[in-house]
Order: sequence, then C-alpha cells, then structure tokens
Amino acid sequence: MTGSATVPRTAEELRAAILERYDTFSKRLQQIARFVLDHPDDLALETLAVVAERSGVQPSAIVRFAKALGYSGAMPMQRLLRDGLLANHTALGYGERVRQFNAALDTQAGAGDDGELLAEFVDRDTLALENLRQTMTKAEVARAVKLIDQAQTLYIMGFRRAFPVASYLAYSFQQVGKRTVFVDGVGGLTRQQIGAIGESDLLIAVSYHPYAEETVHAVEGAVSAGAKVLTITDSLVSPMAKMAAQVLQVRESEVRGFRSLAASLCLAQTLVISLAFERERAGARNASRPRRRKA
Amino acid sequence: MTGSATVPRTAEELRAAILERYDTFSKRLQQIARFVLDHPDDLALETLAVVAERSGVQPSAIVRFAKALGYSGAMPMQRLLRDGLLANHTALGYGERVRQFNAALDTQAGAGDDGELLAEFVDRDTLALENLRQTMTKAEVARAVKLIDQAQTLYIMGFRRAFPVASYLAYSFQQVGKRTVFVDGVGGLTRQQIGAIGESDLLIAVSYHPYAEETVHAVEGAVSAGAKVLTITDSLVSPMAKMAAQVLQVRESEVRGFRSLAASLCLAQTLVISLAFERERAGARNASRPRRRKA
DNA sequence: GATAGAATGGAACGTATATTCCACGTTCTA
DNA sequence: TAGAACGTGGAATATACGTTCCATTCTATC
Repeated sequence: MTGSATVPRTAEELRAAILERYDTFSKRLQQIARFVLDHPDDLALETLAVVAERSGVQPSAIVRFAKALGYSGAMPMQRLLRDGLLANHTALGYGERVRQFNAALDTQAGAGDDGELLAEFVDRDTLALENLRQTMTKAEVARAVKLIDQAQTLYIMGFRRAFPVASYLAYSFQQVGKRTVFVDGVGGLTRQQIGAIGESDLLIAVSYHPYAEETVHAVEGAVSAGAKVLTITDSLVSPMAKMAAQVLQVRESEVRGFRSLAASLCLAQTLVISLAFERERAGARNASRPRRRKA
Repeated sequence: MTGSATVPRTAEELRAAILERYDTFSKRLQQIARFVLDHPDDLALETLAVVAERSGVQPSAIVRFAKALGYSGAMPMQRLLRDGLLANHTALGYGERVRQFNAALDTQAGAGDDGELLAEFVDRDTLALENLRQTMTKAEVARAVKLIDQAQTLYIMGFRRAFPVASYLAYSFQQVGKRTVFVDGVGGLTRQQIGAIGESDLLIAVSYHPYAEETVHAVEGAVSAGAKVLTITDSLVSPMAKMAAQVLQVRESEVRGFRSLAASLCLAQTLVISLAFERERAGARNASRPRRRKA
C-alpha cells in the first residue's frame, strides 16, 4: 500500500511529501492533509480521537492517510511530528530557560527597528484587545445584541478606514441569517441604499475620526426616519454619538499614524456570534440558522 | 492520599512543590523528582513506560510520585507539564490553549455563555496574534515588502471573508502613495478590473477556505499575464499557493465556523508600514509620501 | 537483633487507544 | 443507464497503556 518508494523520515520531509502528493489524494485525504499542514502540533500531541474530532474526520481516515504516505499506521507519523517538536523546543534553549527567554523577548519589543515591526504591531494589537476587554462591559454587549436581534432589517455602513469593519459585519450577519443591507456607497447610491430604512430597523454605523460625511448624514437620515442607530466609534463625542441609541467605544492602537482595527473586529465578531447564540437560545426557529458544530 | 492541601496547577508550581518537598521524599521518590526536574520534556511527551525505563524506575513508582504530590495519577501531572511546555513555545501553545478553550466552551455551550464571550474572543485573537509573531519570520515579511515595492502597480483582491482584509490593504496602500487598484468585483467587472495587469505588476490575493472562484481565476490570469502574485491565505495547499511567487500563511482563531481576521489585519498593517519605511529609507522621492516617524 | 512499618518491584487488571474490517455510498466508465 | 472501482463511516477488534494490588525487601526503633 506504500504509494511511494521513500517514506518521510523527518517532519520537514513529511511536510514536503504531503505538499508534493496533495493533488493525488482523495477529497477526504486532502482535508486531512490540510489539517496536518496547518495544525501539526495537534497531530503531534493529541490522541487520534481528538485529532479526528477536531479536524472533522474519522480516526480510520487518519490511519488511511498515514498509510497513503507509506507508514504502517498513524502512530509512526505522530512520533515523527512529536520528535520534531521536541527538537525545535530543545534547540531554543534548555527546558526551564525557554520561559525566561520568552519573558525577555516580551520586554524588548518597542524599539524602532524595521525588522521587529511585526512584533511591535502584535504587541500594540494585543494591548488594544486587552483594553477592549476591560472597558467594554457585558451589559453594553448584551444591549447591543438585543438591539440587533429586535431589528427587522439591519443596515450597516462604514467608509474609509471603517470599511473593512463594516464589510465584515455585513458579511457575517448575512452568514447567520440576519436580514442585512450593506450600505457600501457603490455608484454614489448611498442615499438610495439606505432610503428604505424604517422605524423597526437598525443602522450600525462604524466611523472613526475624521468622520466620513456620508456616514454622519446617513445617521441623521436614519434617526429622522425613526430608525435606531448603533455606533461603533472611537470617541463618545463623535458626531454620531448623540444621535445614536447606543455607542460602542473602541480604542484602537496607533503606530506612527496608522491605526489598527483589531479591537473593532474582535468586537464585531463578538456581536455576530452573540446574536447567533441568542437566537439559538431563543428556540431555534426555522428562519435562523446559526452554525452548528459538525457531528 | 494527598500529601499537601494545594495541588500544583502550573508547571512552575509543580517545580516549586517538588523542590520544597524533596527532602521528605523517599530515596526512590527523590530519584524520580530529580528526573522530572532535569528532563521535564521527557515526562511531558513520552509514555509512562518510556519514562520509567529512561529514568530507571518502575511505572508504578511514577504513579506513586504523582500521588504523593496530590494528583489522582500520573496522567494529570503529565498533562500539566505538556501544557507548560507548549506555553513556552507559544507557536505550539496556540493549539493546546485553543483546545482548552474549546473544552471550556463545550461544557458551557448553550447556557453559560452569558457575557464572557467578548473576553473569550479577546483571548482567541491574542493567541492568534502571538502565533503570528512566532511563525512569521522577518525574512518572509522583508521579501513580501520587496515584491510590493518593486511592483509598478499593485492589484489587490479578496472576496467574502477576505474582503475586509483586501479593502484594508487597498485603502492603506493608497494612503502611503502606492499606485493601487482595488479589484472589488463591483458590477461583475472583476475581469475588466484586473485585465490590464502586466509583467511588472503584483497581485495580492487574499483568500481563505473555501477559496472564492473569482480569486483563483484571477490568480491564474495574473500569472499567465506574467505578473507576480503574493498570496495571503490559511493553507499552503490552497489553490493559489503553487502559482504564487510568495505565500504568507496566517492562522486565524476559529469559533464554530466563524474565523477572526485579527492576525490577517495585523500582518496587512505590517506590510503597509514596512513599505512606507522602506521607501523612506530608499531616499524620500517626491512621488512617495510615507508617514513621518513619530516625533 | 527482632519486629513493626514503610517502601519497592513486578505482575495482574481494566480502560482507552489505534487499527482493522465490512457494508454502504459515491464517482467514474462503458 | 448499468456496472465497477474507489472511497468512506462506523462498529468490531487487538493492542498498548496507566493504574492497582500484593508479596517481598528495606529501614528504623526498641
């Protein structure tokens, strides 16, 4: 059953072999191949049953996968990955000292070197996320979710820097079955897109300083049409804040003039999934279809 | 059974507990204690039988040792060390901590998710960011920035879930003065938007599983037109990976089918600002206007 | 030096795990 | 469209593992 003359003997060889033979695999085998490439640690450390459940396949399929690569079973492949893991770990330092090494690494971030730029952004975004956790209360999130849930139709808008957040919200809310209109302003049709908003609808407006004119006007229009407004913004005194039924304030990290969106997207994700849970809990209607875990 | 009131809950606590109680142990137990302190990785990764053989004791003695420390058996202690091992090697700890997170989420699924959801997403995204720092090398970023810098015109595309990332990239690159075309697919004009791509141009394609057809086709078209392709994706075997001049792999956190974008956006931000620095360093031309460094 | 108590080694046990096997479903081919 | 080859899911099986138990050995105390 060995499909190849040579069996991979190191973690790197295994990786290369999978990439090389990926196209010849069946659909399910490709699924496993992706999981192995993307989460090698899981396969190395967890039991087959856990790996199977996590990757959404049967344990037997994993054994088949290993055999397709020339091993006698799944276990030799696991051992390979495990050994590689240990080798990497010990290469970094001796057991206990690795922790100190990491601690030292954490403290030195912040210097202006170009090579460490990624590390710096990671730190900043991490801080922004931590700040979000501390400042955003459960009550605020719960209230926002309630507003969203009660809305007949959801209108979402956000331009310029806020556009990625708005598009993420629009896409995700549609995914969970919420009736959503994405006001993207294509063709200068912003007014028309939002024109039909009514009393039972909700506008989610995402906007950061300097606040886009179109968004401010749209909020005004929505309020005068009797609709409620939920604002995700960076300041409680932003032009939208006074008109909004609720303001979710997000403080993003800023590095040399460029602001991140990590905290905003984390909040957006929370809103979407909280809504999905809320609906699920409310008693699974036919209309709503929150994602279920695979059986 | 439990020799002490408190049972060590982390690798560090375990280490401290062993040191503290070392003198009270019997000869054989001291032998095991030394082995655990000197070779924690072995105990974490190997089976009990292997550890026993390697340390020159009986498996039952190791179980006794664990019980002397207050555990119900050797396995809980092993898990502790394994978790600690992974925590040091954060790129690996990602998988394990996600597992714990999933376990916690499963136990309270349906009812207990009152409002801690935000905190959990913060954790998730923080982990994803940390993982990004560990796995993405400077060389990879530098090479990507070089590709971007050398491109005459930048084409950026990404649909569905990747759309927020693509729109962020497009917006930001335009902000730093890079000639950029955002292939947004409005009006079904994807082909036309990307039709003019040439040999000296670069296409940045953002795509996650399941990969949007339009993006795959666009990458094919770009390659056959002689353009280079930079892919930001979640798997090295994604349809675009083979055709791309470079692949930047990003592992995002995932909850019940909903993936975050925190890591992707952090990477995107890094690329943009790295480009700005690169240009600034190259000798501030008139055309380019990168943001100034902080005062 | 004798005896009580603890500690130890190794076999026996139950459990959890990887693997195998087969009926069923799916996808090409004639 | 019918048939065959292949792929797949899940139960059945064999194996390996952690744990327990008890006879024996060691150690401390009188």
